[in-house]
Amino acid sequence: MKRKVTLKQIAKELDVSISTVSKALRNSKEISEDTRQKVQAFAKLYNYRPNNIALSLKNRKTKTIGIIIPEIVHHFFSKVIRGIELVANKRGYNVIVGLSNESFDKEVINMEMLANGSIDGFILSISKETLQQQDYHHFTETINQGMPIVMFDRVVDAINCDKVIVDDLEGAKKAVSKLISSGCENIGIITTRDYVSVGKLRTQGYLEALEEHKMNPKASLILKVVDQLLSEDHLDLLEKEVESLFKRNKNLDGIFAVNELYALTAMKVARKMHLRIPEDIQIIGFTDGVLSKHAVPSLTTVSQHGQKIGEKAAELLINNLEREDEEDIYETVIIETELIERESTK
Amino acid sequence: MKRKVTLKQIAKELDVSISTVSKALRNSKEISEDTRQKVQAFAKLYNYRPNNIALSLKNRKTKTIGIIIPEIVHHFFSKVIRGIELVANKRGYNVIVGLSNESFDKEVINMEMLANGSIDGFILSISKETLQQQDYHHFTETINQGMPIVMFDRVVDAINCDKVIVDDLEGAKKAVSKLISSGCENIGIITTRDYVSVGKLRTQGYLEALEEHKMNPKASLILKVVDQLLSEDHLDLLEKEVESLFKRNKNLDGIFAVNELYALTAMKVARKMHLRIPEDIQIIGFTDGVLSKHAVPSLTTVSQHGQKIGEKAAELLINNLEREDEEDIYETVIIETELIERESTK
DNA sequence: TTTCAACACGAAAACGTTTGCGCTAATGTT
DNA sequence: AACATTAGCGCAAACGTTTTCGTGTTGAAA
Repeated sequence: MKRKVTLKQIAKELDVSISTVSKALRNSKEISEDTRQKVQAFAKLYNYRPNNIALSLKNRKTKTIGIIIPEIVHHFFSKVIRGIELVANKRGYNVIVGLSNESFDKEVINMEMLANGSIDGFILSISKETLQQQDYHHFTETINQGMPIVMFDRVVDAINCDKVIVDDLEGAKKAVSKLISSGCENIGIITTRDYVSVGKLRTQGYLEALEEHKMNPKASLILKVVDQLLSEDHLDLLEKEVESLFKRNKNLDGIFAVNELYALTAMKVARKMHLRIPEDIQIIGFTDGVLSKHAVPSLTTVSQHGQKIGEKAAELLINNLEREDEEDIYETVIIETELIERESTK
Repeated sequence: MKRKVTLKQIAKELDVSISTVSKALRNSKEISEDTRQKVQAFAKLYNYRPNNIALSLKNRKTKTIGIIIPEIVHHFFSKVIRGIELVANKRGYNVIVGLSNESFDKEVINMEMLANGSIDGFILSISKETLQQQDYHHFTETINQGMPIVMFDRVVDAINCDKVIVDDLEGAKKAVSKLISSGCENIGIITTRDYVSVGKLRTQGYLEALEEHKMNPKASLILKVVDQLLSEDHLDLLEKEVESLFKRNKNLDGIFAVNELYALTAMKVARKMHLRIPEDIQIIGFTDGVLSKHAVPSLTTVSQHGQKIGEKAAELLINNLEREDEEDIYETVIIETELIERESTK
């Protein structure tokens, strides 16, 4: 087992100084052709690679990006990671991930672990608990210490930083408008509580779309699911809630669901009540997941382009990191949504 | 914007030496109660945190684990990551991920990037291309340099290291036996080419199960899908292949598919051919994905316990890293599969 | 022969830590 | 009063780099 070889060892072996070795390897013209060759040959033979940690310490940058997301077993977030990794790697960066698991404490701890020199900047999506508590001190402190942050998807106005968001409002409007133009007259929405910004915006989009088409919103058509239901374990409860939505609106002919799971549950309930999709009721979901694609019938959905979000976030962060002048002009990039029409709508 | 404070700055501010500050913060009894208090108060005020990079360099360990997987937008792999992250964090480690994207070159590059000091050890699943080419020099070199590797899921005997695998053979046997005991007499298998070790093992399990029940395997019942088809973009081709399997076996009454997508495609084709599930044909998949759970009818499947695999892999790696004696006794842990019975079987 | 530039290399500092050891001054022991 | 002990602190090395500056040697020009 031969340990990694260092400059010092090469120097000793060749009976020159460390600096000479370093310079030879970097093709400095201070070094004679002769020794340069010798050193490079030796280095190649022993497969010398500069130690990243030492470089990080010296350069005071790690060429590593920290990602904090609420959950990784999630199609959207993993697509974002893929996007980040793609451009990060292309530009010579690594990515290190931390999971907040939707918990405020884990978010804080993870950020503290990484902020102490391990990374150059953050890309993150805020946990639900943090959004609820509205405690953002860990973000401001990080930024104050000169470590840039790019937020995506779940962002918050209070923090001044780069952001990449989906046009949730517009996406929801697209979806609902599509339902309307396909003949729906009683469109229900299955959404989350309002503190989840994306849920709120999508609900707002739903309302605006109705308004634009001179349709009156009805409270009975709006289902705000209590939160724990998103966790996969309470599918039966979710189903109950959706079922009551159907039952109190006998003439329901369209559903806009703010995520995949809600949409699928709506499909299941519709089937249970012997409603045909899309003939009797049309359904549109939100997110570009694998469930929508393979559902039967396949689900019309608003795609968020998760990978593109990740790519853009990484670009913003790296550009910021590599910018010479320290001008802190923050940008908010909006990634357009796209309505992918499949079989669940006419 | 106040930069991160260092020992040196505290020392200068308090007019003591760096060592005194360091010792005071670590509660060394070399330091008087007086100065200790003073230093700690100051450090707290300025929110001092030791620089991870400097510590890594000094201690020659980074407390970071490198993960290399072929793909992250994949339920199984993201569950594994979650498992790794869980125990890694609990034991004070971070995880840094690299995606090989099923490419040999990217696997090598990613490993080289991380192996130069950035991490203490690897947890990885081998890319398809690497398995095809059977070029494992980057693994042996890494191990030779004293950096431990734990492989999971897609492993290879040629490399001597810790491994965590699913009992693919036994899992497949369980599935096929279930089909047989539920009355199936003509069971088809949809699998991959043999160089993917897991595909090979699952096929073998299928054959062994048949044999145990004195049933003769028939070549026409075995469909080895050409490789590109796994990529989501060639669903139609995949469908065609599966369709021809159905057509050349009119009496088909059971399907064992080695992954979720194949199983779902089988369901789709069955429906197209007006076969009822599970009355006319029963289907079992492999993997603990979200598709199986939410399919209609929901899919009986062999769960691999991805998260548990990740947890175990992380434990093995960290135990190895923190072991005093340098005994290299490698372990191969087998994670039992579990047959989750749902609606697609009787 | 003297002078000077070019050449080839080494010493040392710096990045931020931790820690063994040595030094000083004060205290305690005969 | 002489000596030993100890408390309290600083020096310096080490981790592996890069880079600035200094220095000795060589060869050529004067």
